[in-house]
Amino acid sequence: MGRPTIADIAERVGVSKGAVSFALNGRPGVSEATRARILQAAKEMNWRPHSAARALGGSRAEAVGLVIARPASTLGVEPFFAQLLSGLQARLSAQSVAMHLLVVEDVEAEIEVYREWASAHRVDGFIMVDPQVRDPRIDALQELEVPAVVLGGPGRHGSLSSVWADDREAMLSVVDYLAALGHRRVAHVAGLPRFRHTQRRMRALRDSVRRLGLVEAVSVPTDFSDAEGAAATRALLSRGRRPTAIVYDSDVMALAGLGVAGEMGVRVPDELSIVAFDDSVLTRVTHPAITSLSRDTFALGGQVAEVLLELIADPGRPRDLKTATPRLVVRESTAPPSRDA
Amino acid sequence: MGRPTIADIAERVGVSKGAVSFALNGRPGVSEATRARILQAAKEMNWRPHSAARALGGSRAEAVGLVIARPASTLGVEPFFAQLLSGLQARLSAQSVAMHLLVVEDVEAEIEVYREWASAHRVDGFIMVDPQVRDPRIDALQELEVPAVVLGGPGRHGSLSSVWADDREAMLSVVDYLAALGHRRVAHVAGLPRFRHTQRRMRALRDSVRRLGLVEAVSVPTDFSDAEGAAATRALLSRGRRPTAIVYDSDVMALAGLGVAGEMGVRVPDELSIVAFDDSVLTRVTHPAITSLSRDTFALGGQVAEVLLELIADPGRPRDLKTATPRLVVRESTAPPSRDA
DNA sequence: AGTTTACGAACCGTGTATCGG
DNA sequence: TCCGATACACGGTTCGTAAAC
Repeated sequence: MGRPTIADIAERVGVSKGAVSFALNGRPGVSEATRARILQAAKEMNWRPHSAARALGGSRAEAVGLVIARPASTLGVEPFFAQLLSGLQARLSAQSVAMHLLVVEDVEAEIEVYREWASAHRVDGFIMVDPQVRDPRIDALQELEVPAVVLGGPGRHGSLSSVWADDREAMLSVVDYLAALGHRRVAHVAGLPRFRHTQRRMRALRDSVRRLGLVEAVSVPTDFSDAEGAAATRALLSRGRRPTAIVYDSDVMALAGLGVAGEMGVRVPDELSIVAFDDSVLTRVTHPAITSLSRDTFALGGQVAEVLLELIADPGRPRDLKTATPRLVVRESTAPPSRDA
Repeated sequence: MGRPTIADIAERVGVSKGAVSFALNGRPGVSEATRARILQAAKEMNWRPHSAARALGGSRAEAVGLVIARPASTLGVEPFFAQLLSGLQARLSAQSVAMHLLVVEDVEAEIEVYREWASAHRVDGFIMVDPQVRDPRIDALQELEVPAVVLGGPGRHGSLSSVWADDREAMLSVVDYLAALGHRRVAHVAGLPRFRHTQRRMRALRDSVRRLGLVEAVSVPTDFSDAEGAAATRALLSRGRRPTAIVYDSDVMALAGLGVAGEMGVRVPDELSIVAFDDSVLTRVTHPAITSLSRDTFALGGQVAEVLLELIADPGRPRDLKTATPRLVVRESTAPPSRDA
């Protein structure tokens, strides 16, 4: 005989399937004596629930879905994702909730996966990352009426829940710091312009120009790769009048930029200050170590998981959790601009 | 009405459920005309298969399971895991096979999850990592008669399949290189002794002593954390007669060791050579850059996925795939020992 | 008479074997 | 011989109902 079913237990104990189901789920409807006999038999027979059968009946799948529309190869490079995954796992596994993970080509494929997993009740909810301008995933998830948490904000995610950090505030703190050091020509090697958080950072920089009396404040969009980060840096440093400080939208790009500065004989921080959004071990082990906006990504993952689990347990009003604004950790890559720059 | 089922399609087209099932699965038993009408209706009604219902019938779950018995917090720190996950995803998502991921406390909990997922047919197969000495998971997976690939070898995994690299050969290449440089006192900051690959590396070092005429070759076990890596380094460098070279079982520990050497005023590579097992961006950005055993972990993940998918499609004899032996990439952290050392 | 206890059957959505036209 | 209908399996939950206390 294969794996035992509740029918097998029912037969052995001499009761009906229904009684076994009630007993195993701790629900009223059976006497304590019968319940004990059923539980005993289930234990002896090594019975385990069949989640597919349960899902068919409409109960919890005990899993959440994370679908990512990025090249799989970048996942291993960006410390951010690994940290986020760890944090999610730490919280989810505490309740034995698994994670259904899939990497897809683009946002349309991502939506299709949402539809499939939701209609098959494969997961109880979704985590959506990298919210974009006019993101079609928002509407899709709302239509599906499935619990979902968007990582990013504020706002613009309809009735979905969200967990977010204040990117604008973070960028302002960087620019304020650089201006206070005396920098007037600040460049920004940004990420993908279709991402909302990229837009927010670009706007924050632009908005600072007048307030801080900056002479120049240009944002160069990239695809987040170290290659484009290096290329953008090379272009910026080849200009007639160089920026005296560059802000990078990721630690990986900042690292690439630091390498380019070295190649071109531009001394950091004497001739060029470098700041990275997103902190990780990468920024700490370089020479000079890179001044970074630091946040606890592991904790962020935990918060996202927490909100999603709450939402699944009680799908009332949507949640909106603002997490701590990344704070600037000053290391060795920033200094006042040199006199002749 | 909620999501459409094959019964709804059957009603609309005016055929039986069975006919719809055959048509949607491209199986003989319906005329081409009927099939076309059914497919058309399914498309119009936006029908999607219900994986739970299928799983109940015993067909594919279109997912594989990865259960990891490590603290969740280490996943984000070890570049190895992120790279491996990326590689797995790259291969799996090409066939729209999802991954069921869960982090657990210990190996016993891991086995329990295997039992649950297998009996509920939640996944079609498993990937098992970190094989240990007398690993109870091997027996458990064999009993379950479910496709499974062990990452690590050679041998000792019964009827399960495996994908592995030659750890012994790799360690020998490191020791040979150090000996050729003139080192005679070599230390090894190892990982968890219960891991088979740790054991293999320790043995390989021990076996080299006579052959290469080493004066000293000690392995210090750790838990793979940067803290214990640092502590082990501190202990080794505090001895009367220091080792002139240290081999670390991970890049994270090598980094920690490099930091300790700096603190203690031990110059690398003049007074101490450092080599890391496992290469990543970490080893390239330090000063000095760390000589490492490099392998393509992303590709490794792809190979593991490939073998598992094959095994699921055709569960015949177990596979055993030896991957390329990690090759030594010499950077700036190794040099001949100084005269007075 | 009211409450506790348990039975039997229907149901969830899909796949497949049997059988009839 | 082909096409399609009917019926049941898969494992667990739920509901109406009836019997026992």
